[in-house]
Amino acid sequence: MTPVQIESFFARLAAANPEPKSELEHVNAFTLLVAVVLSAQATDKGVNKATRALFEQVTTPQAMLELGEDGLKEHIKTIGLFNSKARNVIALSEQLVRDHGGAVPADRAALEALPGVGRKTANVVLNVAFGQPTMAVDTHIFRVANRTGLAPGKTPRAVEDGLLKVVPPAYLLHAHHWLILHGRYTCTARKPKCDTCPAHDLCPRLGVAC
DNA sequence: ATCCCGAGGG
DNA sequence: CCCTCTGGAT
Repeated sequence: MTPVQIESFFARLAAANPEPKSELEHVNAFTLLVAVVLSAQATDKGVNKATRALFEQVTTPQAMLELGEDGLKEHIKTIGLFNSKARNVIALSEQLVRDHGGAVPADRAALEALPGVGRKTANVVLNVAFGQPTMAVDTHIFRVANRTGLAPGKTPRAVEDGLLKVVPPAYLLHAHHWLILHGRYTCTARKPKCDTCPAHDLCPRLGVAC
């Protein structure tokens, strides 16, 4: 896409969703961090169903440690990969209490040092909880960036770097959510809904698969 | 490259 | 049945 087309692409996604926000339910930075860790290879819907009751009781790392690993597993056993996620959330809570006074650090290195937290999760927390213009590349954004030609790349990191270069600065803070919503509801993995896509005419797949 | 690993949709 | 879902650690 040319710079003009990219500007147009984001303008349309923005018009379709003026106030985009995370669809992962959370009440503070800690619950956001937990929700994002739980969301790996899982749907936000499934995560929200499990965290609704969990976050009624637990909103701090200290409370998470009181609940304990077995108690946590009871809440999240309907989510895929729940054994390793439970272990990581407990270990991560211990580390927050020990090294950060129970607070979630607004720092990439400190976030990525937490068990179960990689670059993508750190980028979500930095963006949503701390308002930083990061680009968390998940399965949706990876697919949309490649399919549309917005920022082609073979790895999530390559796509992240490409997006940071081509996304107009004014759209950067919310670009993560616009792209993810577009991927989740319109530019879907299996059967993309090209007939209702607001950016249909900008897509290289026009005339090929749609 | 491989493991972890349940729910929902088509 | 098969594929997908806001990945990370080894």
